[in-house]
Amino acid sequence: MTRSGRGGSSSAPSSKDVALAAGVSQKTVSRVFNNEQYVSADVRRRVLAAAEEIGYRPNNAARALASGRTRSIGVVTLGTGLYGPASLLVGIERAVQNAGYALRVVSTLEGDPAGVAGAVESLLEQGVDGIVISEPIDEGPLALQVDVPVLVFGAPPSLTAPRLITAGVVSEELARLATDHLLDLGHETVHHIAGPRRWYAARDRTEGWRKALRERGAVEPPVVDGDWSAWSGHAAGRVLAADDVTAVFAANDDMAIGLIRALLEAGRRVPEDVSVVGFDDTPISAYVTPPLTTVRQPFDAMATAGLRLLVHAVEQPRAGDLDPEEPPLDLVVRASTARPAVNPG
Amino acid sequence: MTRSGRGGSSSAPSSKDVALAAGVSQKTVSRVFNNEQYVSADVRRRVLAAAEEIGYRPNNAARALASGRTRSIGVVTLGTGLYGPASLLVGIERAVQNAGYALRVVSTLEGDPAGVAGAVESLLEQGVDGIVISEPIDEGPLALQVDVPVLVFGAPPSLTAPRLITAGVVSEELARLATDHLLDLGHETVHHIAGPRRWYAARDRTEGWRKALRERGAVEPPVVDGDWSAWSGHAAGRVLAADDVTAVFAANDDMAIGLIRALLEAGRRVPEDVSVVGFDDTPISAYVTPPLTTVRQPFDAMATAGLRLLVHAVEQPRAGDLDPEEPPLDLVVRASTARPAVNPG
DNA sequence: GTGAAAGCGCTAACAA
DNA sequence: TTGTTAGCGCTTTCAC
Repeated sequence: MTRSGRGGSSSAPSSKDVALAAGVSQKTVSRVFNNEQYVSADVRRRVLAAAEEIGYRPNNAARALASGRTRSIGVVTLGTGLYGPASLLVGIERAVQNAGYALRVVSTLEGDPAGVAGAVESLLEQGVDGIVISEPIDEGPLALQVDVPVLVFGAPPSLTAPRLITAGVVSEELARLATDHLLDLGHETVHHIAGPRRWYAARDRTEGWRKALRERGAVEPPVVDGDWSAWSGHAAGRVLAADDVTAVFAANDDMAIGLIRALLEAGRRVPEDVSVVGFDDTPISAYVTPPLTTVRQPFDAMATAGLRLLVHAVEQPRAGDLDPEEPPLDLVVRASTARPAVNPG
Repeated sequence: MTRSGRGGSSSAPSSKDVALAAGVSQKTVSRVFNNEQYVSADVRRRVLAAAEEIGYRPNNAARALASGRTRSIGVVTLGTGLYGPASLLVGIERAVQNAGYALRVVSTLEGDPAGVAGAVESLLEQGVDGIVISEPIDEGPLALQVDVPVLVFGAPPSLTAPRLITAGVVSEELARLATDHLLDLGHETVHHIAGPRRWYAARDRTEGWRKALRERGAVEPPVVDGDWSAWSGHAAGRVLAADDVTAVFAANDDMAIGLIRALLEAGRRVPEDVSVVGFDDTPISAYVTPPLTTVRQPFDAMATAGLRLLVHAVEQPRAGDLDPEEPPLDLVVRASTARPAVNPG
């Protein structure tokens, strides 16, 4: 018995087996499974029937090796359940599948500087056609030497790559919206609880807040630092409650919720004494007490728009870039904001 | 110029190129990159240097094709940002990477019955070594014909596969803990807001609640249905507020938060008039008003334990199954539960 | 310790 | 419309 023979039941059926069963050449089987043209309806039917019969499943590794393409997209993501990153990842998953690609995920750990570079390296070994960097943190400049297109969200200042594509809202705009809302209500100024500065989304939000303040000539109070957690919002709230703040913009909803709790504990009412705006519009924001005014990031739209660009770059490498779409910006006004109490005096 | 020649800068360097540069055979390069033994330290060093020099990266597709293994794990997940599924996915990501495997993700859409089967099929085409089904919904029996090991969490009743591995907490236990806590406080009975019945975790929780009630001989009030959202908890709360309930166990924290809001709106105080227990211990649960008593699912421990089992099954197919570990169960008592008000009469 | 040869299952290029 | 041939970059087997 020769080694090449094959046939028994030991290993998975190959296109050769299908060819044999259908009485056609192996190449024809390949044609059918790639939906190429120039296959007669009859042959196609026979091949499909034979494949079904013997339980054939195309082997993607072989396909990738022969064609040099994998029809897969790799995503680098921060391994966290935080609402923002997690929601964006869900959107990316869907968008990738809708585009007909498989998804490979590598997650990084916060605080690992080599993380993103290493993750990209590992995706490259796996052989992806394109890379999505959904990594909200930048620790120093990172120059990627990659020959596949790379998509990033927001505006990471320190990332460079030969074929870099950018998509998504700059948080800055949303932060301005939030701040302007408070200013419009009549507050003299707005305090700010920021996210960690390593996160560029956090920096963008702070920047948006700052610009909104400056445009109105409002005084710019010192930034209070948070770490996205409700706990840190609560800590920030204890500090702010001692002050005579009337309006606070928190860089995410969780911190806003922690903040509100701290204000309550300090005897300050929301929104009567202090107005609070969050950021994200998490699913429970409408149901906390008081229901939270917040801004919404269009994660799904960002993912869809971004992937459209990326897939275009993958499939038409020489064509110019597509026009980026502007996702919609949304301020959701609920009960945590109100006009300031009339100043005595 | 022959076609085979290769060398220029057109395509990525292969192990052959490394071999050439290092003055060894291609097979030796392979040995070095697979950490095989019988390679002299000197040769190893030379190969590594040459690889570094020319920027060599092993090609996984070729590896997979030749070896039949991909060192990758596929996960089927529900495409949702819900805290439970999303947290479990994060845990799986980390556990898969720690085990030295790559991760391929296919997400399903809620309400798509062919979803899981199709997702598994697609993972099989991609050639994964093992599959994790982190899919909380079961729509009818599903018999998987798969020759790789399959890991599921919880106890999905309707899934069968030749090499099925189960891991993780049965929500039931946690639900009993929550219900018992309320009963222990002196409440005569406990109402229940359930998750969608398609989710087996929801059914498990309802079952745990029911058993706890029965064991104490408490009357079993009708279940109120929810859909995990704070909105549905709020709707349920409007119904329950009209009743004379004193204790409610909600199948997740979001619904508990919606419930509390509805109770507040109806003029019922929490916990003075009504005690509420949630499920999940989401990051904000400690900071809502009142801070929520809830039970915590050990997602990371579940993922780690499950993956240990799965990887074992992948790598030692003939060895017996490992003993499953029992993850710790946690009830977090905060301020949303208290003894019932003394009954007038 | 190291190398040569074959072949994994598919696609690409060309021929018929 | 279909088939033939080569070869993708690696691992496997066996020889040295």
